[in-house]
Amino acid sequence: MKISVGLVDDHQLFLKSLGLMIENFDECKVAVMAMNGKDLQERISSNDPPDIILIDVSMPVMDGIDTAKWLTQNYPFIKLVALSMNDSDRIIIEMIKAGCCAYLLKDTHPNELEKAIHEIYTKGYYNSDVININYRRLLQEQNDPLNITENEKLFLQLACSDLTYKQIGIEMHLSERTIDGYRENLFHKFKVQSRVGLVLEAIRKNCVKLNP
Amino acid sequence: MKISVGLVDDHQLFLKSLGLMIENFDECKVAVMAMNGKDLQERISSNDPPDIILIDVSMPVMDGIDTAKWLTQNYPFIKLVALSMNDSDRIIIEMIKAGCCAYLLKDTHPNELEKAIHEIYTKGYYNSDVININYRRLLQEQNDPLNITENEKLFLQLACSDLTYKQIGIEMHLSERTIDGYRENLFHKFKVQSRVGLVLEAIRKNCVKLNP
DNA sequence: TTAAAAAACGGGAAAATCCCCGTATGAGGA
DNA sequence: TCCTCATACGGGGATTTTCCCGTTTTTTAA
Repeated sequence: MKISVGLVDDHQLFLKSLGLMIENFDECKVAVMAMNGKDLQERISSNDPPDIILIDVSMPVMDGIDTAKWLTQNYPFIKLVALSMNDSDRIIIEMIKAGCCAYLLKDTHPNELEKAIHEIYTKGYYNSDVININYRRLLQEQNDPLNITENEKLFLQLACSDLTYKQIGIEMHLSERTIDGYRENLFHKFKVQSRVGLVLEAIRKNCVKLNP
Repeated sequence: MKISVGLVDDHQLFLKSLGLMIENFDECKVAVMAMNGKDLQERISSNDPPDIILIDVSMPVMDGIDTAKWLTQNYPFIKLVALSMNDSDRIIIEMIKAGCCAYLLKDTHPNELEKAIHEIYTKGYYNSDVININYRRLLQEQNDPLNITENEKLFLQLACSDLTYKQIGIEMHLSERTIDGYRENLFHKFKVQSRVGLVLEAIRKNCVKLNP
């Protein structure tokens, strides 16, 4: 009996060719391929779910974290593997928290992928060496969470623009003083001392989305 | 005689599996695979170069643009295809300028890739519909270059920080007034009206590098 | 229910930003 | 040679940001 593998990735070329590669692994067969979490929900069959699902982190419609969470909820026996290009960011931790038992980079060697799938299937876990480097920093960030309010988050998004604080206040239907409070709180949380510093830090930490 | 294809991509999983897929295309064979431009320079054989090379845009060591330029210089008969995930940015134009005759997204369908390779081999070009949408804007940006001074560039980099203009002036050994002039010029060039707007636009246009 | 915590709000002031006004200097072209 | 243009610089003032000092209202917890 082969290991049944599922794939979720928004890049068709990668999805299809990775599927082809995994089909070529002796022990594996591809059970389901999906473009994103939403797509997976429709394609996954409840009476014959795959053993392992590889999930890309960054996807439109329904991203890796939400997909992993949904799978842990609805298919707790499926082993989840996060697949990503950027080893940076505490997104790794988010994915682990969402139920992934491994985190692989897209530039790992095919052999390592095969080994990882095998180990996860037999032992239930796999640790890639590459990741461990940043582990301490990641856990540290995790222990010291930013803890940003919903309103602060909205303010942060609006602060990443040409708008003045007064305009942001009007936009959020709040007094300029309240906005002032948000600013001050975020300055402390991000350890910065100017709006520019705040914006830069928010971008680095992926707290805001830049519209092109 | 099969079409000989070369691949350049820093993500091993993608590189290897895409290679596998292209080998499966009836008309194609994979002649060379490389992790980046530097790697390609060493692997490419001058007596039997491939017909077509697919180049990923974002790579470490030697990126897609430099790789394409080098290939157009040294192997002008090889057809180049840019391969990328983000259709945004005028990087597309840069790649075309560097000698690419097509620009494909990583989420195109395998069939379209096969079709593209075939058309490029027979006709010498291929136009994906997806790209044409932004063409006008891209060309317009190209016609209206930003034309940023060396000093303005340095100022821009320093403006992306917690530093005040006064501190930036000291850092650059220039008067605060002069800095003021740089600011004003860049505000016009970037069509913004605040330092935050300037910083955001500079990040969008890849004029500055964010240190993590 | 009541005390404590937090969120929202306000006045005021120093600092920084933004945007005018101008002058001086040096390089390059008519 | 003189003129233009780009660059560096300065004064000054309106606006915004930043950071104090508070009070009132709402939420939370005991």
